[in-house]
Amino acid sequence: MEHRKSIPSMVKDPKLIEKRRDQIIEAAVELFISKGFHKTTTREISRASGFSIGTLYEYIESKEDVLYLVCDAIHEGVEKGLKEVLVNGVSGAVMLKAAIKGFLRVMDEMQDRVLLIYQEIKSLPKEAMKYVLAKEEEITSFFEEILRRGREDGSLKIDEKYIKLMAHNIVVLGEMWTFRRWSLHKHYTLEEYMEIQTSLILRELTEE
Amino acid sequence: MEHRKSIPSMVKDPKLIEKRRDQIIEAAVELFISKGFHKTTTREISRASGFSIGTLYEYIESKEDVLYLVCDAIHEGVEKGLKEVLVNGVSGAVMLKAAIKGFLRVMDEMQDRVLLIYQEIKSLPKEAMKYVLAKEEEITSFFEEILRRGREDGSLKIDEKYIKLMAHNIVVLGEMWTFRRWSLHKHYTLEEYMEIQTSLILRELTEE
Amino acid sequence: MEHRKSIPSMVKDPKLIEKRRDQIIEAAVELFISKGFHKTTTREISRASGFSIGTLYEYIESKEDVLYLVCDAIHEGVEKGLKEVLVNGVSGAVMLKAAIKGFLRVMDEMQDRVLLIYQEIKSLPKEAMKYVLAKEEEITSFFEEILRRGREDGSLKIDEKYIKLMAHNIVVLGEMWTFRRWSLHKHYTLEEYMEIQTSLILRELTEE
Amino acid sequence: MEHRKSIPSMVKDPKLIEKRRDQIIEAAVELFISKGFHKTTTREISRASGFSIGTLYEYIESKEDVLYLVCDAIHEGVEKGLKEVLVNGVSGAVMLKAAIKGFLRVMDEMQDRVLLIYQEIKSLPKEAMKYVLAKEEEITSFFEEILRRGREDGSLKIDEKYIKLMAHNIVVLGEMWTFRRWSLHKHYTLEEYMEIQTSLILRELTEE
DNA sequence: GATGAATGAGCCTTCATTCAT
DNA sequence: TATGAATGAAGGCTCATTCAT
Repeated sequence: MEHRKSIPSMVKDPKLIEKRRDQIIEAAVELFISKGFHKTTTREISRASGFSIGTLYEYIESKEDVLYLVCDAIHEGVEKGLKEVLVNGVSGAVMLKAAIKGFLRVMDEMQDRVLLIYQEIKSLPKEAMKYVLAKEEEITSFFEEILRRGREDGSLKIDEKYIKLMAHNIVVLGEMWTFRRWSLHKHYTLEEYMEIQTSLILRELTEE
Repeated sequence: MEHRKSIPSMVKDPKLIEKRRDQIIEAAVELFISKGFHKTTTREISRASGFSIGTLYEYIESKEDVLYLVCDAIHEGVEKGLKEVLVNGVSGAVMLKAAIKGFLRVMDEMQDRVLLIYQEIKSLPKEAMKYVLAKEEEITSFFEEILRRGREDGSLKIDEKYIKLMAHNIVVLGEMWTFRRWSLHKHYTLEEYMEIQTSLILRELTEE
Repeated sequence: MEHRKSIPSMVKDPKLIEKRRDQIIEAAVELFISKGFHKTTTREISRASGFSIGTLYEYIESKEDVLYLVCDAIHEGVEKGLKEVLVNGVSGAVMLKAAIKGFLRVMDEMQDRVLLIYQEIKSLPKEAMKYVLAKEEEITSFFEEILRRGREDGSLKIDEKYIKLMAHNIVVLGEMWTFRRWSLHKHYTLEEYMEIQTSLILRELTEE
Repeated sequence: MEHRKSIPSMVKDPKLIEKRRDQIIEAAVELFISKGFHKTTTREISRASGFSIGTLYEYIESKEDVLYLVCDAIHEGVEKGLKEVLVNGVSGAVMLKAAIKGFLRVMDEMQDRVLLIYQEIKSLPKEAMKYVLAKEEEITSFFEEILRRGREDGSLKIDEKYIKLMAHNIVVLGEMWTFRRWSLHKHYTLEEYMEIQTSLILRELTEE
């Protein structure tokens, strides 16, 4: 697991750094969602953050750092949401079902943010992108582990070789609720969507 | 079905317009793939197209038009590829299997281009984006029709209500081969990927 | 009196040249009035003239030539209007009164065009501007001559030294009906304006 | 009376804004006078102002703003000049005479600038043009008031209805010293011009 | 630590003019 | 004669970043 890339700051006090960066993230998320990364200016970010452009640059080194901060925070949110839905002391199959439903709920709640990552990730500098993709991989491996556990306790039938792929499938089927919303939301409610996608996955893994 | 948005040109001869726009598309696709839309300049596009910046603007009205042209051409390519794999005179189930495999092959061949659409579609002006999403929907309905046919000939079991969703699933499972390639290609060959994804879909739809 | 500057043309037939240039003038006057010289493009001029940009350049050498053509044509119109109001066989004073009224009527009829000259004359190349100013001077000397005649027949009292200045005054007082119309037309009718300005001049020149 | 249109600036300090805009005006006036508004580039303006193009745009929003700034400053100059020549405690007739002479002197001193307004005013955006014309009207009403005062104290004979027109006449007769200088300056000295124009107006208003 | 004025490379786009057909 | 595709210099403007206060 890759560790978070640390962005240098001119400021010493770590508490202050965190506080200011939270302000930056909060402001930038909104801006990026509504106008996109490229059409948002650093001036706008600093203004929305509540301080001057000069101060902004005390806490980041480039505009792309803001994007990285934002992507990282969003992933953090997703992971937090995921961990909350984790039930223990049950079979892998039951755990998986809960995890998928929870994941879909998180995707729904964070649609704008998840979409943001999908759309702007490519604007990150190579190095930062790797960190963000690593985070994505982490989310995937969250499901990998559940799958593996189910395989071990016999509640799920899946070849070891395809565990990773199935985990990717689960994640993508969840994320598509955001990046295909222009069509999906017109035809299905979240409940319907959860129902059918969950059973699709589960049946594949438990049938007969 | 939405019709292609027509981009005004200063030039009268339609043959010439098509020829020049083909040059533009060819040049721009490469550039957008390697540097992204925002970091590609119009000057670069014109140079790579083989003519002057002035000439470029005889055939488009704005840089965004080039992006639209490119997205449209890529979708065209996908649709062409899809149509080629269509086998007739067989059951819906058989047809579906062939279509999925063909689609995945197309995704693999056109990965860079498909990825490009995923990443830059949001940079299109609202109107153009609608056209491009309509094209995406068309591709989805290509699978919808096969599913419906299978349902009618009894070879596929699926509720009418979920045909559209399943079609989306198929398309997304195909496209993820491009936008998750940073992980998938490390762990699976195209053959493996095709095999497992196809059977995942098919089993869901045929098991009794 | 300076002679009209002749603009070279690629075309031989003088009749054709005149015909085409008339088309150009007619089209350009409208465009210049509504958008101004700088904001009008040569393409627009050629289109409004009814032929291609290539053809336009067969009859002129530069965009500024069009402006010259237009200014010249407008002055021609003013002079023609002036000559029509000239009554003979009367005293200078009577003639002057008629000329002023006629001039004001012409200014009113041609306001847009006269204003155009005022606003765009400075965009002419030095040489062309001299010709146009010479035309303006010609119009002035039209009044000079009437004044001189009145002085000679005793119907007007004016020092020879100030004949030219008075002629300028008359012309400017007429032209201001166009370039100050944003205020004058709100407060006065043409009739009122004619009445008061004519009597202002006349009283100055006839009172004993 | 319309109030000055305020141009937004990225800079906060009002003192600095004023200082920089004064630099801009000073530089632009010279450039506009010698090359005209359209042929002057923003780069030239910034260079002549003593700072970079980026800085220029910290103080204006568009090139047209510079023109507005310039026109406004010129009018300011004219008004200042006018107010200086105002003598009090005398009859309207005496006051008028002094005002006309003063106005003509100002016109002579500021010929290039006054001419500039005449030639470039039409390049202003609609809104800005209204402000500038309002300033012109203000100058006119300066004379209106003197005329009205003269009428009231019995020193000038003029119908209320024609006060505005006469004021316009005075202003135009003054401004023509600039826009007809190509002829007037060849034939008359400023003294002669002042003498004859003043007496022309005065005689009309005081005779018999 | 915070501020915000200054910078200037660089971008998209326009348009007068040319010239091969 | 007429056409119109091609050209490319030039222009207005933006915006990430720096640095003196």
